[in-house]
Amino acid sequence: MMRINKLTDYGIVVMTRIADMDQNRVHTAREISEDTRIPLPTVTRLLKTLSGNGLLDSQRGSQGGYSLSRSSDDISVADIIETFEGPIALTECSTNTCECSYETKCSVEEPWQKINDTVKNALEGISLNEMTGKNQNEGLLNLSMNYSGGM
Amino acid sequence: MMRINKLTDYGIVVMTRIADMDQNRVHTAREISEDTRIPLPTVTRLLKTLSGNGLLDSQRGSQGGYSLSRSSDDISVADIIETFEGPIALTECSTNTCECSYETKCSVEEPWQKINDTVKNALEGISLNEMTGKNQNEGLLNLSMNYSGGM
DNA sequence: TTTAAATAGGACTAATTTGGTCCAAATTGC
DNA sequence: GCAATTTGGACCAAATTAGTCCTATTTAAA
Repeated sequence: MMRINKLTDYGIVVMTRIADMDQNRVHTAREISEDTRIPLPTVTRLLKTLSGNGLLDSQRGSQGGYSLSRSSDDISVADIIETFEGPIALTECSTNTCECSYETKCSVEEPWQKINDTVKNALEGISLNEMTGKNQNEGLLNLSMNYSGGM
Repeated sequence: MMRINKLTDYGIVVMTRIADMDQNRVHTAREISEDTRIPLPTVTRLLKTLSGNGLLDSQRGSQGGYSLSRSSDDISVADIIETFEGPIALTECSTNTCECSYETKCSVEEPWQKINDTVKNALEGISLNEMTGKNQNEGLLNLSMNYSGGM
């Protein structure tokens, strides 16, 4: 049903959780697992992916753990989604390298590009900070501005 | 990569194709298959789904076939997507009946609602007519208005 | 009234993707 | 050195998706 993947969903939960935590120390996979109730092996994998893609900083060894690589204001929902799913593209035609197998497909390519940009802009307009419980019902107000600006 | 399903993609191709054709007669599955180069069995299934959901009218028997149930201006990309994938919802939390299995998930529910509405509005703002080759580069200009209005 | 051309409905299988787990290696602080 | 971590990658099971096929029904026309 045109869903983002479950792991991506979890990834957003995990990132949101970390953003909600004390920024002055790192957080272990175990801690985050217990906190979110997502099984440890899965959390480990999520964190690995997130740090591998630069959204989290990692510190190895004893007393190690993860922390946000930058302010939660500077991390967007789009960043997280792209970390897990690659470039935001609703159809194959939306990507640069379009290899349409069927004749007529490409006639719809250009409209799709626009649709896609719109979705992408929407997701880029939401910061991780706005996802946290800290500022319910206020952070999202600037969304509508992003739309028109984005096109 | 946050894709819509391949069949949905085909569905849009097929609908676009029909919209591009002569509206004064019906079109058979075979005709559309040859036209789009999508295999006949697959096209048949697409057409059945589309007519079952009211986007196409069907006429049985000899000389039968399919035609748009209403003007291509009154059919949106969202209509087609929902035909194949159900309600547009990026995460489970975006639907009415949210049964979050993990504790923190629901803290992100409200932002997701907004994100989802945005995507949905974007897709509802594109008519099938705008996807056809008839009016390249003009039909999509009113998109930005739909966004702000939709929120 | 028979036949051919269509759609309708559903079952079925194969292919692909996704979710989830696990293990061994490397790193770090105590 | 030891214990607590992350890193990297392999692996399998489950779920979803794509695609095909068969049979029944409807209709127009010969």
